[in-house]
Amino acid sequence: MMARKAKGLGERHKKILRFLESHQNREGFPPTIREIGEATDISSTSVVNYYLDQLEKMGKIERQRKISRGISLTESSPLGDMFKIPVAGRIVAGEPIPVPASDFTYFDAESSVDVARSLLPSRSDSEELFALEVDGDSMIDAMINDGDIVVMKSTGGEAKNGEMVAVWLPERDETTLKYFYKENEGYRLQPANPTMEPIHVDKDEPLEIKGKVVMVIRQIHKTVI
Amino acid sequence: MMARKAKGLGERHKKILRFLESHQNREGFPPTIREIGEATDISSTSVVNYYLDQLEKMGKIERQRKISRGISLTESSPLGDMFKIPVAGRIVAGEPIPVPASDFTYFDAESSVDVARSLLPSRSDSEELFALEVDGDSMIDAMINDGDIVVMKSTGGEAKNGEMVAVWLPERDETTLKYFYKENEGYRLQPANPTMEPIHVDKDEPLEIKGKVVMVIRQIHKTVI
DNA sequence: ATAATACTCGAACATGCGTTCTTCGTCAAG
DNA sequence: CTTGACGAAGAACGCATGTTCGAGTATTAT
Repeated sequence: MMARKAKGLGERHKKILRFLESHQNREGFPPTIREIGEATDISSTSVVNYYLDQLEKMGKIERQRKISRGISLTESSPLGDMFKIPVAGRIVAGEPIPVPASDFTYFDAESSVDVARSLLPSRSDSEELFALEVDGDSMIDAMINDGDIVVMKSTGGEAKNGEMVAVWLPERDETTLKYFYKENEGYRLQPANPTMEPIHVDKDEPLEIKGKVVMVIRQIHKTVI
Repeated sequence: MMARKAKGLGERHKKILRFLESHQNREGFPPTIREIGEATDISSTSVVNYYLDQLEKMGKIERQRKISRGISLTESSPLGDMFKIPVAGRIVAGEPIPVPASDFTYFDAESSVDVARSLLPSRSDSEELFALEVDGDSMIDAMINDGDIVVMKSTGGEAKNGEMVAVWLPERDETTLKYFYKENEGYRLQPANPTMEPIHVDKDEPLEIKGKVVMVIRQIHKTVI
């Protein structure tokens, strides 16, 4: 007989993991079994305990028995005040932007970057954050280099004036990072570098806003020039 | 009558803070009052409680009363695998570079940035790291913007070829961030932006290398253009 | 159908852990 | 000397929280 759900993580497992993470971020310490139950609509502490045991066997969490709140996330652990932000892919001038399938915060073996919560906008939720590695020099007008890591927050296709956004222009086959302004006849996409000219996009031209840029990280190694 | 110890943090306060941090790092959750007492050679829970109350009043920690292990470090906490890097000041094109007086304990009220250890060079020691906030557009040739945060590692005035360094040129009253190359007749300081020309510095001209740039962080807010 | 397994519940139990109270010693000011 | 603030201890108290158990309901295999 096979397990009914051969899959590793059921809905409740995920829900619990999500809650563990958010509670740790919000409060600075892990929740109790009862708090987990309340947050995940499980009415019995023994059921929560049941799932925690499974998660521990799967290696997702570590438990210190007999200890209050003795639960800690392992690998995918945004310990303390850190976000582990998945790097969804590379961003290239001539190609569409890779965006992570929503709600894949967990168990993706892909690479990620750790960013302190204190550096991100206060209301950030790890669900909506992802990162892209810049490929090529084409973003140089946004003061962004080859190899830089751009941290983005998905906004559901919306953007407010003055925000730096990642835009995909299907008709031009162009990806770009610009400050966004809505104007009478369409949109103005303004480069960060003041000496460069803005792009004007007509009202009718399709324009996909893939996210709002919240941070750029550049790690500097040696270079050969 | 003055308080016997007008200073904010006594030895026990520091010891407790240190333990809070290490326990969080080691176990993934905060310790109990009794555990704190044991680790800091305080034999009574009420005494620990006494100090925790003080630390809370000082804003060093947050407590959730009545909650087991409801203690979390606030700002001054390199929680998890994070470095808390002091921001030594601002870096301006026409002024010398502020370098932190060596030996900070981390309980000083100055501003700092949190950076994940995973993003920094592996052999980094928190002692030799500091950060500067860029003032003005003068570093634009290094792809560095006004407001960016530059994380530096002090190298004792040395630099290897190909490293990006912060340099102070006393004779020109100039601070700049460039890739460093030693050449026959002196030094070549190469801008990160390939379209810009390098600076050549003669062997005899004084040149102070204040540190090696290991990372640049740009937080993006809205901008008015 | 029967048995076996996975999942769920609620409640009792035991203890972990924060709180509070009393007591005591030290030091500086009046 | 007395007073009062500060630092320290230890014990008792009681709620918070992990554990365990008995029982019930699906779902699947035999």
